[in-house]
Amino acid sequence: MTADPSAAFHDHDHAACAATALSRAEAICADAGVRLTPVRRRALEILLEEHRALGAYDVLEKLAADGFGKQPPVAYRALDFLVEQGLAHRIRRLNAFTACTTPGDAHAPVFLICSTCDAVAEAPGAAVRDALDGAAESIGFAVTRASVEAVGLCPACREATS
Amino acid sequence: MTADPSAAFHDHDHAACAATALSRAEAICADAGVRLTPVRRRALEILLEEHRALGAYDVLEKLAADGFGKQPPVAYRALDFLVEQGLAHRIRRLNAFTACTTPGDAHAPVFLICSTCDAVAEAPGAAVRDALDGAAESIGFAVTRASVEAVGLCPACREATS
DNA sequence: AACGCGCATGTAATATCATAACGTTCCGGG
DNA sequence: CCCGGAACGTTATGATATTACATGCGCGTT
Repeated sequence: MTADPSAAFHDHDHAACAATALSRAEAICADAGVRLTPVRRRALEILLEEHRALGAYDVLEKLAADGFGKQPPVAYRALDFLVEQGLAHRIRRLNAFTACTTPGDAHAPVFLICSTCDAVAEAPGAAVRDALDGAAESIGFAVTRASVEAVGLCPACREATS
Repeated sequence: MTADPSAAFHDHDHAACAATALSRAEAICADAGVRLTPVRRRALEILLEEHRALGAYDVLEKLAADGFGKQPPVAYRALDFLVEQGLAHRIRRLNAFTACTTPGDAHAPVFLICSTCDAVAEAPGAAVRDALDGAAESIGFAVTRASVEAVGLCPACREATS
């Protein structure tokens, strides 16, 4: 289920974790009537290899190594598609992308970025989103999209430092 | 006082608003024992001209027009200084910078970005920050820095659209 | 006064991230 | 079969950001 938002920071059965996300992605695309083509699928697999955010050019390099095109738009298009379908997220702070760990769930993701090991996790953001909506509403602002990105220390690195 | 966080979205006495921020900035720098040099001061003035976020190259252009250097580091250094001193903020979503409206106050800013008129306001973010800390702490993550950026419609544009 | 030091500034060059514009291919519906 | 749209590929360019190095200036020490 990959229900544990902190899995990114633990040892876990990552192969299973990635496989689950991938099959969920297939279902979601089928459902939405959009095509998870080979480049797109491969881009998602690449992002799923690690719980880190990868730059578009990192992804591009791997795609090119697999025989796909080697020009930036190849990567950006695949990544944009994934983001549109909610299968990946863009982490602006890092100019990078990461696979969504709970695709399909309606979610207002909060990203936790470890400054030491670069792992990225999605924390449940409902409470944060509520607080944000409240703050915005109090001055008459209507939020359509929000991004919350926090940099800090993950449990493992925290322990290692202490 | 510039105490109203939504001033950015209203008509207000902007000259006074900017002047206040500038004199606060002077006090803060004196206090911190750092120098608000001419480029830095001018960069801040430029950001204060509008409640919008400006790209580094926009600022650079204006600085150059005023006789300062014309290479990117000139702008980036001034802007980095302002951000370090809490006199300005970086809006990653826009790859841009905006003057802080309440410099000196300890604050966890939440940025509200109007998608129609591009105004940027800082909402009080204490509640959001608490929610974020709670979410992070529940999985053992220690937040050191966070950015919350929301895109949506400001009160004026909301009215205009309806 | 002369020196040495740190900081601020300036420049050139380059790295990194992202998009525009256009042609070709593939595939399903009419 | 043929058309039309979506996906993919390429070239070229634009936008954002940093590295590295040289110069000048203030200031405390000698």
